[in-house]
Amino acid sequence: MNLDHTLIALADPTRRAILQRLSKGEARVTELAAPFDISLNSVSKHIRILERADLVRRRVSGREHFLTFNPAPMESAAEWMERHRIFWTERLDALEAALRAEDAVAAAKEKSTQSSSRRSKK
Amino acid sequence: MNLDHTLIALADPTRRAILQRLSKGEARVTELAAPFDISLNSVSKHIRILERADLVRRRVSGREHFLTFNPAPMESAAEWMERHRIFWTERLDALEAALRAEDAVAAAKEKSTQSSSRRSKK
DNA sequence: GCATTATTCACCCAAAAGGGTTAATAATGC
DNA sequence: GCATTATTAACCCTTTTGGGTGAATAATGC
Repeated sequence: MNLDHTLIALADPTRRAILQRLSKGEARVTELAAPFDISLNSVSKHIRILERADLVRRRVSGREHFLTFNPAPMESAAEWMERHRIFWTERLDALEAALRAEDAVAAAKEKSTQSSSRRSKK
Repeated sequence: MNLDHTLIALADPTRRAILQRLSKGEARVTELAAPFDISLNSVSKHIRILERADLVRRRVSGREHFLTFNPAPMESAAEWMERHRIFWTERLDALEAALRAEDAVAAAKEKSTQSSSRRSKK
């Protein structure tokens, strides 16, 4: 799985609409292009980007190319995103807590020494 | 929240590395650029794309610009992705089940009439 | 004031994305 | 065979992205 390819493929409304259509079942290129006001060629290019991300698979039968939706890369991407969101947020929270602890120490010192060294919010 | 902006911002290894760095605490542009072998200007542009997605916030203090990581858009994007993955996969599963049910009916008919109309796998 | 430092702004450039049109190919129906 | 249809391939064009350089701005330290 290539995260770059998956996210790039999903970061376009036309391509998301194509995936939505494919979630209702396989379709040919012509059928996918019908609801959009863009050329078949353009749709074909979008499909190639979706194929590069393995979000769409192609089954050729005679002159017809049937496209199907493959949810696996979305699962990987969603998992990556949630995992990193949690990890990064926790690191931020830990940092925040550490700073608050420092402040508490500083406040205690200030109380005992009457100095004014506490960090200001500015 | 703009899903396009969030996904585009996250679909680049340099920008993900910048976010990873920021999850360890706020940093200035120069500090963010240091580990990368690209110009300050280039880093500044990546930061703008991250800001457009609201994944990064800027706090200006004198001549220094401090950047901080904002996890909220990642949460929205992860939620969108997981929700749609589940919805789309369920639709595919329902379709699959419907086709299987059709097959079962066809098989039953075949058994009673000895015709050969069952869908073939090809 | 004046030099230094941090950052952006204004350009230039190459590659990719997203759109188009027009051929070429490949399978179907006769 | 021959016309039709589905799809891709081969181009062109414009915009965006991701990189660069060099000048301009803005704050700091003296």
